[in-house]
Amino acid sequence: MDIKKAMEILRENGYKNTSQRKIILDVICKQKRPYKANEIFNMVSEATSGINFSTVYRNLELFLNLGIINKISLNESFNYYELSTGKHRHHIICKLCGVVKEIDLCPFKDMEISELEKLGFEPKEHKFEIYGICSKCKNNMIK
Amino acid sequence: MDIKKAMEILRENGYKNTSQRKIILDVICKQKRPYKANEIFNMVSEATSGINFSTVYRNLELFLNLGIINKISLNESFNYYELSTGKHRHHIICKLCGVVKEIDLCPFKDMEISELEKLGFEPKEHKFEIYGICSKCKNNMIK
DNA sequence: TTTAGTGCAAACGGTTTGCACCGCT
DNA sequence: AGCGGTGCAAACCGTTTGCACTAAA
Repeated sequence: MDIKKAMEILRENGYKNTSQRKIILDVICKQKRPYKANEIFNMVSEATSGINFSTVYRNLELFLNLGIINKISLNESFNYYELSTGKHRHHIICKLCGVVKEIDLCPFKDMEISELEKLGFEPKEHKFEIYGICSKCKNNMIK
Repeated sequence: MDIKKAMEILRENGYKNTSQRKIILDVICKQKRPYKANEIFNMVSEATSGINFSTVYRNLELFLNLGIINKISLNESFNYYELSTGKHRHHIICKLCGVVKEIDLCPFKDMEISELEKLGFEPKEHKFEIYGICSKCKNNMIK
């Protein structure tokens, strides 16, 4: 997923190509880790002026529905957003500095699916997150 | 963990043994699945009158700090609470009716831990949740 | 020109907090 | 008696919404 593809999805679905959307998408496409809504708002505000928080939220919601981005809820009172990559992702979260990083690991196996289906439960999605101490914080603790 | 053990933990840590705490603990000890704060509040209110939401929240927070209960945050704007069992737990959540159920399955393996440690990340806890359709909702769909 | 999108301000909903009173210990 | 706990009401904070104006198609 890149900004061109995202704009195409918007157009195909009859949504307008506004300057605000372009800037929000630009910020999201450049991100190296999942961002909070207010981080996205701040970065968007650096690029333009007068954009409103509700515009950011409304568009995050729209991008979410169109599958352009994913929403991640962790053990916190706010959500994170990241560019959709097709395959599902999992994250590690530092308990000290709060940084969120994507990992390749997925522990969900066919065996477990059949285990659940025995219970009559049909799994659709899953979430896997690991909380711990990142290398940066570990180094700071030693110093 | 049962109500006696919980009261003991409170006493040992110098907290008072109030009637409100007894009722909240009683509700939590009887629960068959994780409850939302407002579910706990409603059940507590049935048992007594005049109890305040802030008392429930303050005590949930306290019980959490003392390890009596666990807090579970899912993809929703509120949290769930369940009695602490020593071993960590995972959950399945129905995407239709929202019911939360505990499962025994844990997909986190030693192999994965060492994988993470290579990155310099020290895992402490993890979260694993499966979203899908429960048997009850599946049956309702067929009818 | 039409209709979706935006900015603004106010509302929302779960949670937290300040304060005076209450009731364990 | 002293101080932790409670009820109350208001604040908090991330998010959502109603409305009139703006701008993309």
